[in-house]
Amino acid sequence: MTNRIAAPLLDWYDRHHRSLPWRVSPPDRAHGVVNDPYRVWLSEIMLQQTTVPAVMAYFESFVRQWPTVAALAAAPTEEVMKAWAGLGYYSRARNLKACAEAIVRDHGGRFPDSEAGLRALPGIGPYTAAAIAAIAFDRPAAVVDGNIERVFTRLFEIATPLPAAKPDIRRHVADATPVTRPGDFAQGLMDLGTAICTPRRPACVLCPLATGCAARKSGRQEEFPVKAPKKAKPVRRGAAFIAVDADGGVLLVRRPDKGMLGGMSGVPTSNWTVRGDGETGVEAAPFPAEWTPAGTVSHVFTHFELRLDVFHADVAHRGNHPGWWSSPAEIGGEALPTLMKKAIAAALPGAFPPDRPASKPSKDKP
DNA sequence: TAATCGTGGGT
DNA sequence: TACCCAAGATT
Repeated sequence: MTNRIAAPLLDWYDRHHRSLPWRVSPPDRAHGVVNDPYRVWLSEIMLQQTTVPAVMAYFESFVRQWPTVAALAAAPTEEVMKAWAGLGYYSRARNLKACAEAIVRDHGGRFPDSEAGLRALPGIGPYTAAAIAAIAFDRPAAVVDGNIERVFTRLFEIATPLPAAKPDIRRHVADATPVTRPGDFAQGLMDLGTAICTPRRPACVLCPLATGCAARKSGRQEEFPVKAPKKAKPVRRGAAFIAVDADGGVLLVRRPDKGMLGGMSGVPTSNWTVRGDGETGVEAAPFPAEWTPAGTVSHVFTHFELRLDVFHADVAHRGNHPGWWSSPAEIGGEALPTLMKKAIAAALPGAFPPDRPASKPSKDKP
């Protein structure tokens, strides 16, 4: 029997679920449509700390290029990094490729159907293992993401700050998870967290769980979840070097797998240090040239803010440097993180033409 | 446990 | 503007 959380939640989900490219909606499943573990896995990796609108185009692009896990496993890593460029948290892309290879190599091309089996794969942690087990394999796993943490800390007025409250939250979620439709239960909670039980100004009057919600009862719903205080972001500085050859090609290098923007492409840069005491300048250039200042690019990462001084130089002859020269026709398809595109655009406006859908509404003021 | 690891959108 | 936030994993 389903409890007093799952029953109203599933009823709400049947009526208000979102339609998403990686999701088999309740009516479709009633007609026998089955979840593809590959699509569930791919979407879950992309959705880690990333919004649904940001994921949409990337998901479509990936499944078009690589329709199966075997196809992804066989793909050149460089192509995967190019396809991931701009989505952020690039270790996800490296682990995605490693996971696909492991599934082909160690699991006969089939995803493990248990939480423990999934958890052992690269890039799959507690949340993702539970989500895939529940959504793709109908296992009653306790799925706990940021949405569900918010919903449950409110339902039970869990006042312990995150992340210390996680074990307590997980117990409550495990208790509430139904044996039937565990995947819809998890997805329903996430839809609820997105549409109703929002971080600010939750729409409690529309919530199917309102009558059983402790925080709603006391009017303190916006006080949950309690979170540990955040640390201040230090400012780091560095220099970036845009070398342009006679054909307009830009010198790019591949960044090491470890560290910021690992495994991605970029222009040569200095180290990014907390203090730019006049040392992080032209002396870090990849080779001697007439390096001309081309402005400063500011970029905010998760735990620091970066100010990159951009230098530009036109070179008559390609020297023997590490890296490669990317032509104007090629550079749009390179595995360049947003920061690197900003730096290049500072020296070469127009290097990345914005594709402008004619129907896109303008945010410009009249 | 705490730090590391991107980006874009909302308020 | 300056935060806050998003279907977290790894070390």
